Amino acid sequence: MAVSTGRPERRQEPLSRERIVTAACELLDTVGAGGLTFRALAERLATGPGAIYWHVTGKAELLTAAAEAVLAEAVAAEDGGATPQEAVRALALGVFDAIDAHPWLGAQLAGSPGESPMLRLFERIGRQVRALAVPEPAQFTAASALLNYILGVAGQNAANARTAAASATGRGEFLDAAATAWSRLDPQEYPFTRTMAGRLRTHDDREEFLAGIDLILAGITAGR
Amino acid sequence: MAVSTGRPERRQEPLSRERIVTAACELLDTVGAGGLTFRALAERLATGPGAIYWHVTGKAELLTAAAEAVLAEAVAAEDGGATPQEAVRALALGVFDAIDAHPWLGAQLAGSPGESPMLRLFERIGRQVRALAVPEPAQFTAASALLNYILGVAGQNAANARTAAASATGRGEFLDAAATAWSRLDPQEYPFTRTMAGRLRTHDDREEFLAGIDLILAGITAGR
DNA sequence: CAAGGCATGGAACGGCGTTCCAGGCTGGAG
DNA sequence: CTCCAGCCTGGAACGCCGTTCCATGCCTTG
Repeated sequence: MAVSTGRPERRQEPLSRERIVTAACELLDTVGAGGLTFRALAERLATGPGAIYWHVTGKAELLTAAAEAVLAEAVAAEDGGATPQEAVRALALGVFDAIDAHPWLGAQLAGSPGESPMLRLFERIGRQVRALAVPEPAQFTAASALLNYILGVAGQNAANARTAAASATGRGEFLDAAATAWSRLDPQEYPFTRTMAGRLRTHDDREEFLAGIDLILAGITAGR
Repeated sequence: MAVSTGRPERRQEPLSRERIVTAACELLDTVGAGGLTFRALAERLATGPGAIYWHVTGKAELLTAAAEAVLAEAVAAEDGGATPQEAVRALALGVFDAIDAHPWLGAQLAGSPGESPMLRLFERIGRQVRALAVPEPAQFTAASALLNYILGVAGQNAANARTAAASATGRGEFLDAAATAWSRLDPQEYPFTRTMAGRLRTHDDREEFLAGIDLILAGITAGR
């Protein structure tokens, strides 16, 4: 450290759980999911690892708290006077965009128990399902299906982002390489996948995600 | 537990990629996802970590290979003369049961890129989507939606299994505790989730999963 | 002003994935 | 037969991780 010539620097703002979680989010956004380290976090906060443990029980809680902070923001928007379908789409898009902006969130949500961060999401989805006049016994199924679909896309997006980042190429080149691989598959063994190569290359993740939501919504309201 | 550390059986049999992957699967099934260690694997194979690296590039490849081995078996069954709907249900159930038998598989699939193990699954699903007479532009969307839903459930199941195992309680007690927590939520903030507590306690994971598949299938065929 | 506890941060521990390298083993050439 | 060059082995070592421990400050309270 710097030689202390004179009065010690003005003490920084004291450590707090909130400051730690904020720094963790910044680190996650900057360096990626694997870059969140107690040592790196301590350095960024100009402290040691031990001090962090005074405010946070461990890495799992840190990740959960970071996910909750980001997800809460994404789900905060009120569902105006729109139709339930539109409200679900808006909700899902909010989550999608949050994951797009913070790729680590996808992996965190896909692999976290149904505890803290996702309860709110489930609740918000469930209210719209109820507003769709789904009979009571099917509400749980419908809300769960929507949530599970969203989490599945979350995990895949996170995995893709990780792969693209690891190969140091942009998303475009990564998709292009995958599509080329698909188009060269054995026509006998992969007749369907092969013909989807073009669509894989040109598709829009966001639109495909929304189309899937619409598919499930259509299934929910189909029987009536 | 029984002390089963490295029996010095036929030492003649040479190390091979297949033997390593098999041992990795056994270790994953026995000790869980976090228990797969190059040191533990080396001990089980009566060798050192360095020898393993001669046949396998790293842990990621090991996990992918293990997942592929288990998933290939689950997806191997031929789809007989059933309807496309029934074929998709059978396919999905095969994956579900494989994850149920090998909980580590859920986390692995949910977080792996669309590469090796899941291409076959996508292909099989896609063929049935095509058999449903879905117009070409929508086939990619429909197959992706089904796959993403399956992967979402996979991730959640894996996370739940991990939580239940960590708390050293059975699935029943774990569910019961969660349901009780749901029933005690603030009625103002969680009106929907609260009323679903009973269903959470009594529901059948397998049936809920299938019901979600049926929802998506209904959405796929709804417009006609 | 003295005292005590909240908060701090550096050092250390055990374990991980991975790398390195000194050796056995084997099969073909001389 | 000998010899040697490669494949394969496996133990030791490296660097990093999450986590724990603890001596030490600071700041409030009496």
